[in-house]
Amino acid sequence: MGEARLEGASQYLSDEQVRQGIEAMFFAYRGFTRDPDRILETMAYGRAHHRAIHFIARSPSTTVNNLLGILGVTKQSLNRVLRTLIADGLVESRVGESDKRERHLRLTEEGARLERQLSDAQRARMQEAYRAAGPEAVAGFRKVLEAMMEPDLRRKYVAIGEQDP
Amino acid sequence: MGEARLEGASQYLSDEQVRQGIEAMFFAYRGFTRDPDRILETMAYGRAHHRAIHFIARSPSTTVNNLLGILGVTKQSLNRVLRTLIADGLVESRVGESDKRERHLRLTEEGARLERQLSDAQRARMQEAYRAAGPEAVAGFRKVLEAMMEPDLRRKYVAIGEQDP
DNA sequence: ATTGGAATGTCAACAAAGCTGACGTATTGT
DNA sequence: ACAATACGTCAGCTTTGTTGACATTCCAAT
Repeated sequence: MGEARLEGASQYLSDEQVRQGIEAMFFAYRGFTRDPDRILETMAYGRAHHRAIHFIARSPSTTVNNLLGILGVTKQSLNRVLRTLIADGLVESRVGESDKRERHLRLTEEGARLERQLSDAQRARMQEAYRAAGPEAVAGFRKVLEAMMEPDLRRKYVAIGEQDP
Repeated sequence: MGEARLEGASQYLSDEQVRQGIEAMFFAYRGFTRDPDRILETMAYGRAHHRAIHFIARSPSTTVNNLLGILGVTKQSLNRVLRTLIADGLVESRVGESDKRERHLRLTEEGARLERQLSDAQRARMQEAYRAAGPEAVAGFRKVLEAMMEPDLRRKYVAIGEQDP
């Protein structure tokens, strides 16, 4: 002990605690992506395809530009993914009605089938972790994660959660 | 048991709740890596270097094989990273004493300096999130993350946390 | 009506970081 | 003596990210 710069830090802010949190994030993220990754690697898809599929499912009729803001990649990178998904008939791209420059994206039936398969796998692990940790832990989990986001992404996160229910 | 998932599914296990948890993980992980990423991109290093540096700092004198198990990558992939770190004088590799096949890794002073810079940045965000969410939330956060890990990684995670204090 | 800028798409080239497979060397354990 | 282990390395491939340049289409403002 005796770390001068941590003087005001109560116990839960100790260096060691924070370090363990960092490592927990690292290890947990691996578990988090593992099940969908395993499904995807049997096809010609990767995690980038999963992310696109997830957020198209979540916000049907979203535009490419909106998706770019959520995923935080370049349009070239997203376009490569979308191109294969469209070519394979999993995603449909429609020209916007009010603004015809925009492309509105939605899953086809086949795309929705894959989305369900992926999210079922990911949800199962999430639910098991939630069950094991208990409801209060889950509330805390969400609270810390939300505080960890960049402000602009936090806004998007909240907006997505509020839209369709 | 008789409590099928419909029965046992109290509010916090609802589909929507779980989906929001998935998205929270995705957005939060971006925040989690952002600060170190920004530091690293000014040098010729990436996230893979950061991970190696982190766990070498955390478990000084760890072997290559041990590091492989923690990071979950191939030795070729890790070797590429270690080679540059050793060449740049950030990491030191010593032949093992009892078993001379092993290489024991530790940070040089310069490596430790970079490690501190990176972890200070990452810790600052973590601490801020912890402070904003409160101690009970932090406990729940850790609990859920731990439950989300693969069992073998959870064992390693626990072992790392127990070693040096 | 023309023009400037925004949204989208595409081509090309490149980098980081993962992977497999094969091979070599030193060391250790049986 | 021989098999297994730990490590390093070469070669080649994949995914997913990056810039930069350029065309198209369309909206909106002059």
